[in-house]
Amino acid sequence: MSSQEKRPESGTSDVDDGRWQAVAQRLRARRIEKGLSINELARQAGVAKSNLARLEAGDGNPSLETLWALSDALGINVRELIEPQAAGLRLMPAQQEFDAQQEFDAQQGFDAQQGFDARAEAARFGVTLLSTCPAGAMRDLYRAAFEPGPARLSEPHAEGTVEHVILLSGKARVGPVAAAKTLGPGDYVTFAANTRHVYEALEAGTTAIVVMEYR
Amino acid sequence: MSSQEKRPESGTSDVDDGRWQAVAQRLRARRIEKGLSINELARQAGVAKSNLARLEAGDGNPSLETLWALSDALGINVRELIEPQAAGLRLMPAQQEFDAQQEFDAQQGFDAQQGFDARAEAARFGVTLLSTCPAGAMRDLYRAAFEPGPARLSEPHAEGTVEHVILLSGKARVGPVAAAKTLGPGDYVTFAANTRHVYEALEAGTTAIVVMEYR
DNA sequence: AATGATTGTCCCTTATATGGGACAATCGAC
DNA sequence: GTCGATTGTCCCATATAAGGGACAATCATT
Repeated sequence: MSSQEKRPESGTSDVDDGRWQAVAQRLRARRIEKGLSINELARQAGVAKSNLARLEAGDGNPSLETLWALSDALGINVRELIEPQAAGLRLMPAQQEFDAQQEFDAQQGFDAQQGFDARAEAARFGVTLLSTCPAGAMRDLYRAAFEPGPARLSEPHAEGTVEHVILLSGKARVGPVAAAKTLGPGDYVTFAANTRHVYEALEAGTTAIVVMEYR
Repeated sequence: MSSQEKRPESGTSDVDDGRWQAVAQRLRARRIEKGLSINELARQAGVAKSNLARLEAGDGNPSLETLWALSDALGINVRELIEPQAAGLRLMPAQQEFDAQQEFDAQQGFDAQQGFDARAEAARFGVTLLSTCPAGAMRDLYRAAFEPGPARLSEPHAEGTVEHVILLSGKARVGPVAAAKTLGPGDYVTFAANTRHVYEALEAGTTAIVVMEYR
């Protein structure tokens, strides 16, 4: 940092701090989820309580070492702290027409580039990061083939279950009943499966890859 | 950090530093990939070159702010710097041997029947379980698009890294250099990524879903 | 070669993140 | 109610990460 604007710090929680503020929030959230007090987490992580308190207050700029110590103690992955994770419904079209995508990203607190920026340098070889695996999550891979007919309704799964769908061929409506998306070949959607959701083939020979994620 | 062992620092690069050392290496690797000099990257990131040099030397403990600045300047995600998975993500790698699949399955703890047909109730709705997630594993989802040309070779990833590839369109040779497989749309391969592997498009418009699994 | 620009490393100084309490507030147990 | 333990916040001293050059080495260019 040059010298003008450097600290994500206290008082004037300004500009780019949004990022850090979010981290601070997640940090506190995770600690509370685990049912730990500041003192306790600090002790387990081998970090000064004062330090932890300050960080959670959104005032600070932790060292990588501190981040590691904390995330280790929390039993989570560092990236869960410093980067927003997938939640809710997310649709990524096969082609780069991510119109509604951005809007959705914003509302979900996604970093707009998160899903896209991973493409490799070689022009010939484009890679897009669809979704990172939350720490502690299990992800099973399925291939599904379904045909047109009555939509297939799924009852809500356990909290924490997330489904990812990449359509291989055909066309289908997939997603929460209230907000299903229409997919074409190559399209990707992901949604929390804790509400009733639907799988409906709109064409014969519809196939898809489904990643079932649960904790 | 309590008081005994705190700094990933200089001299006695001890214990847990493996983690940090790896970060330092990745940091340098990425910078060089981008064709940037220390001075230049430092300038773009708004970080003191001395600081950057020190960090790359493996001596230091960067603040989150510094990490953000650097990763932003590099056009990558922080996660790519601080976590091994990044290594996988980076070049979109992974290919692997398929023939040795069964052997591999065994050694990976896969159940041979795992690929069995777990078709859903409705006849219309066939579901095949491709792979269950090993306990403690992380799985990230990528979509890759690549075009014909020189094959893309990936260096071996960390032990425990496994790649799963489902071809969406086109045709490609994917797998360990010695035993790459030719895939058509819908085909699925998985292989341990701890050996050199290749990704080679055999048709224009080849796309695939890649699941990067690491521990 | 000699010059000029760039490279990466190392030094010193300053800003600041961390550690170690002190503190008031809260909560239970008795 | 009082007392003890625990909560989260705040303050200060110190360790140290980051900034700002100086330096020799390397690489071009003439």
